Amino acid sequence: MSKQQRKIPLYIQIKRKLIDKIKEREWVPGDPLPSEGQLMQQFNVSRTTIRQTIRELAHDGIIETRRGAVARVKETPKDELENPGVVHHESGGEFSIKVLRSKYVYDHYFAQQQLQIEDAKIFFLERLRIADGTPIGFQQLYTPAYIGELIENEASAWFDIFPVLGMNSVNYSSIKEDVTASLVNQYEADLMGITSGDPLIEISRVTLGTDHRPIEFSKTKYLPAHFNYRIEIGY
Amino acid sequence: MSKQQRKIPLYIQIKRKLIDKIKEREWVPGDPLPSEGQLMQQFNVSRTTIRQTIRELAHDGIIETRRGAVARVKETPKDELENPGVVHHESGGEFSIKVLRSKYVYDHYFAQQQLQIEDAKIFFLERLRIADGTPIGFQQLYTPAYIGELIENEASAWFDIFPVLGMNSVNYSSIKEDVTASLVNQYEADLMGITSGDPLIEISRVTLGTDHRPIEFSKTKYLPAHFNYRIEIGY
DNA sequence: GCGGATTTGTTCGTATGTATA
DNA sequence: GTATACATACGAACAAATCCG
Repeated sequence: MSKQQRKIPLYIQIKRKLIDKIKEREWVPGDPLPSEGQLMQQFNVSRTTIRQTIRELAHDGIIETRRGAVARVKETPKDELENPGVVHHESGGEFSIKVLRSKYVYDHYFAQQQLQIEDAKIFFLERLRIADGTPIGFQQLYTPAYIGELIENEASAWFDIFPVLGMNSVNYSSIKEDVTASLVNQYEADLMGITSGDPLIEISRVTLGTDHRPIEFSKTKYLPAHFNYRIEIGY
Repeated sequence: MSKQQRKIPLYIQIKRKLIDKIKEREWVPGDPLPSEGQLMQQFNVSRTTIRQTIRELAHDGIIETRRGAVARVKETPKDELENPGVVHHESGGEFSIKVLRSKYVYDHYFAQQQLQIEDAKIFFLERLRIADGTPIGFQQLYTPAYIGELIENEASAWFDIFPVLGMNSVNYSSIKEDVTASLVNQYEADLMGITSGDPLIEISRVTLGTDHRPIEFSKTKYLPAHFNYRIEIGY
């Protein structure tokens, strides 16, 4: 429209408009998008621009494309399929979450470094993972503030962050996890109701978004008896 | 070039050629790529095609692009690009191996079960993994006898079994690893010269050959301070 | 099941804006 | 400040897969 708005590329503007329609559930998974020709007319742009929009949406895993057929909104993938290769397994029947702390911080140097952002507001979440009433894990999680706003309200409702991110159209391109073992300290032992000195599995994770910038950093400590980490390479 | 290859889109062919140069370390992280104009001439294609190649490489996180500057190979540790998946890392300078036990057994029920062979001779190997003179890990390894014959003579010479298998043309189709934590027992503590009660990372591994039958089962316990387990999904 | 119309995938050429060197 | 190089955007053509009567 105006000269100010022209800073944002057309293909990004159109991409956002299409994502909005999916977010607002005007288009639900499985629905066909308009054809490229229709989109060209609708937004009054060239095929090149529409194709770049479509390519990005497909690359981000938001839509699925096939030659000769109109693009469709992607069916939300199952949790298991999102992590091919690695399977976490927590044992127990009834799982729940207790939120210990949830706040925005400005001065956490280590988290800022992990998230590669400086002097910015960071959302911090500390939770207890509970199975059948017994604590089995202790989690500290950091995200940039804009992600925190998406997840903080229901921080006790979700067990795993990735489905929540997916529902908010925040996709990731890679996950890195470091696994090590440590002894439980007094603070953690009291929280989990165990004896100081027991061993824990400690998992540090950094998740990168589709722009390859960090969107989440977390450290989780599990009781080995209730947790198993399985890696499969090949098939 | 040839007629056969023409099925593959140009931008994919060029992408592969560029990735090859990075894999072969002709271009190392930080190196600039040729400009788009140079690539156009070199491959005799249009700007559109080169741009699609560049866009994909950037989106995949293999190169970094900035407006006005030539693209550069992204700073990424080499292991990760070549073998996305799992990286073990043992810290230390000078590594060595001490063989504790090396023998053929007939009556090890658990190993027979893991290797899915019955009433057959199994090769058993127990080794200490040493870094700078200090034990950092304790490994028990089982293979079918025919594999044992290939590896037993030099059991103190190799640190990792897979290169040895590869040199003997024994290939694998998959690896499964379970990671957990445990407390060191008295036997292990004495072997590694540590205090009973320290935590260990425990990795159980089953390797399947190209015929999908097990060729190796092992259990290794590491001192967390000297070991790190890294899993990467995506790239 | 066949065949034409539609739609996406690839590639060319060209032009302009904007950030870097 | 100028030349270079990348980012965006237009138009056009053909190939390949799909869709529909």
